[in-house]
Amino acid sequence: MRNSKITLADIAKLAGVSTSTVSRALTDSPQISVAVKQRIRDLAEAHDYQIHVGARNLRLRKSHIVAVVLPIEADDREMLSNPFVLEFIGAVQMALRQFEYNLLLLQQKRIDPMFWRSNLADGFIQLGHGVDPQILNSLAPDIPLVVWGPQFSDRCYCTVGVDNWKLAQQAVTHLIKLGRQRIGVLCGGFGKDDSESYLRYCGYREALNLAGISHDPALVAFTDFGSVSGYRAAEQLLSQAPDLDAIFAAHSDIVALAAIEALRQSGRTVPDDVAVVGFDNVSIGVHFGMPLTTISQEVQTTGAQVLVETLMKQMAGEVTPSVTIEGKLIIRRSCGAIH
Amino acid sequence: MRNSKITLADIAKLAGVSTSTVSRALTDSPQISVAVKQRIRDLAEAHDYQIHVGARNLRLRKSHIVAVVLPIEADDREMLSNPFVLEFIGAVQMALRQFEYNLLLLQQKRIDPMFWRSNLADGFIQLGHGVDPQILNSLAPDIPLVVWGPQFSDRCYCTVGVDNWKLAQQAVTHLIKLGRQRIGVLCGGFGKDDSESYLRYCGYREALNLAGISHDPALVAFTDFGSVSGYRAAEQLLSQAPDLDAIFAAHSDIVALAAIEALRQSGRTVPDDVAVVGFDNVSIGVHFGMPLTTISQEVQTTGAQVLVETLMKQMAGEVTPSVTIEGKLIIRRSCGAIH
DNA sequence: AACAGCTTCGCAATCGATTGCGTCCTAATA
DNA sequence: TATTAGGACGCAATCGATTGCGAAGCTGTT
Repeated sequence: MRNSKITLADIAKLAGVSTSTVSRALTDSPQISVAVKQRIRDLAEAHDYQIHVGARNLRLRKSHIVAVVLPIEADDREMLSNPFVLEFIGAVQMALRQFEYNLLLLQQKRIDPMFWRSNLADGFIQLGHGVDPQILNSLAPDIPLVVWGPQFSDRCYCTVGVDNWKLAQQAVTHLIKLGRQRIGVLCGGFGKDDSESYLRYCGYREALNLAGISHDPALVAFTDFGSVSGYRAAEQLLSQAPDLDAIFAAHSDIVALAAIEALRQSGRTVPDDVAVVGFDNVSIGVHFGMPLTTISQEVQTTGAQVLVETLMKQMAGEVTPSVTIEGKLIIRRSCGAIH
Repeated sequence: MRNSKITLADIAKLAGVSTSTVSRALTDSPQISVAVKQRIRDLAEAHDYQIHVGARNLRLRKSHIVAVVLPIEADDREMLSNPFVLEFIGAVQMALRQFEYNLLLLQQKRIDPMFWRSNLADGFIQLGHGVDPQILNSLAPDIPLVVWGPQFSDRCYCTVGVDNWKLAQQAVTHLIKLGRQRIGVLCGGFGKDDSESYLRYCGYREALNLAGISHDPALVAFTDFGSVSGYRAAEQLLSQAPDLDAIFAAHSDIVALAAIEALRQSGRTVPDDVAVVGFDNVSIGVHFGMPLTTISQEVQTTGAQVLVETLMKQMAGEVTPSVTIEGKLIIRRSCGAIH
């Protein structure tokens, strides 16, 4: 019976009351007597009545939907093969559920006016700063928006994310303490000196500086999130600096795993010859052959939770400051001590 | 100016016409003169007018949203660490875009009445048959619903998916043709003799039969989608049947990769000692160390497209038959010929 | 008995768009 | 000139819920 949509008015007719009364009864308004309230509820139950969310949304002027935007970068088709993204989406979804919000997945270059001006979504979460952060700058005053990523001084929108610089520094410092001296780094492209990748690179450089180790450009290679590119970058690193004794895959765990692959192909062992550290702590890295030392952004725990709570505050009208999530270094076998 | 929501009525006032006219002008109705039409459009453009999707949805009685349901199984937290799932979502999203539909991501045990009776979504796509297929059976007559997965005779809902049996048989036959005789198989749990996993197992058995190879229970082990479980299952397989010369990771590419890991740890080489075949053709499997021979469900190409087209037909009122997608065996290095 | 004060519920406007039908105006035809 | 056909647009109902305000009905007090 696809056509048998029961409305609130139908229930009202059945109960012999007005729609106002039914509406109030179902929302547990105090101005309805318990008797009537119960009768209406039973009736609604008996007829499998479900409220029409669209109609209520229109009246209440909100949709109870949060859009998660995955910005599609120019030539980047790997966004969707990044396990971190999936785990991120899952974590956000879980967090949203607590507030009875649903998740609309948007995969586009930038936030479409269509979406934010037609209250199809009450708020927006963007994963990363996207191709054109200036758009976010202009949108931020108008719509509830939180970006997952680092904060930059020239951005007026709210961000939630870890301190990439500090965590990277921490990871590299750990490698140095283990006795590693020739530490390679695999970065993503530096957008405009302000990408997450650049921050991590800075952390890498600082750790070296503090330890008095001089910087060698041969120890740097670039890659994107994926394993293909990661593997190639690792090979490049090995040819540029065959004597390296550690690799910090600053861009992702996938890159770290690809690097481990490349190291093995080259006849090196991990962690004895070369220690490897990744970034993101994706679940696939935990048990995939070599348990991976990595940096957790704590998305599953505090990250998504804070992200969503911040967005909720914005939707309630608050102006929210950016938040820095406490990430942490997780030490596993891929970076054992030198024997 | 968060409060400056411009409505159709505002545009009407500005243009000195009725809301009907504005509405018709913006939808390019033939009953409005070109002059007025153009004037209204310019006005709308100038004032950054965006239609209120919620209001239109209410009036037109549809939401232009399709819900994708990822059923959460009892103790399965690995759904979200399965790259296949992410790629599936991405592909569906792309296909939906062509029809100007958006994707609402639902992660729950089963389809909540709340969602399908309140036309928050016009249609549903479920990934797999879920924990309780009977619920789908009862829902199917009432709501547009397509399930990604194999079809079973006792299900009255519409499915789109590959012929798991045939493809598995094809893969194993290929291994046999390469000279492999002791072929292990890694399956998922058999739900009620009707899971995808069981079908693939049947294909495996049939291929052996046709080749006159007798079945050895020691060559079977069970696992879930993830790498942890996959690794363990592969180890188990190796201890049960140390002489195996091939592994068909029927459950997922991730399991296949984990198996390769396990094989290496045990000192075997791939593909020389043991050939490996996976399932799903996820992008991570293509270049991850050992290029993986695998079975593609063609989700990125025809799969999601047919899935969405089928759902669209249902939403248009058609009764759609289930569709079998042509999958294919993709041969890469992990299953080279014996030397 | 009359009036005040509650509790309980209905009326009708409202959210923002769509659309069947009616109306007005212009131009063509008899 | 009277009539009519048809093009262009407005009126008002409608989608399904929410809610301020007003109107009952009831109890209790003097």
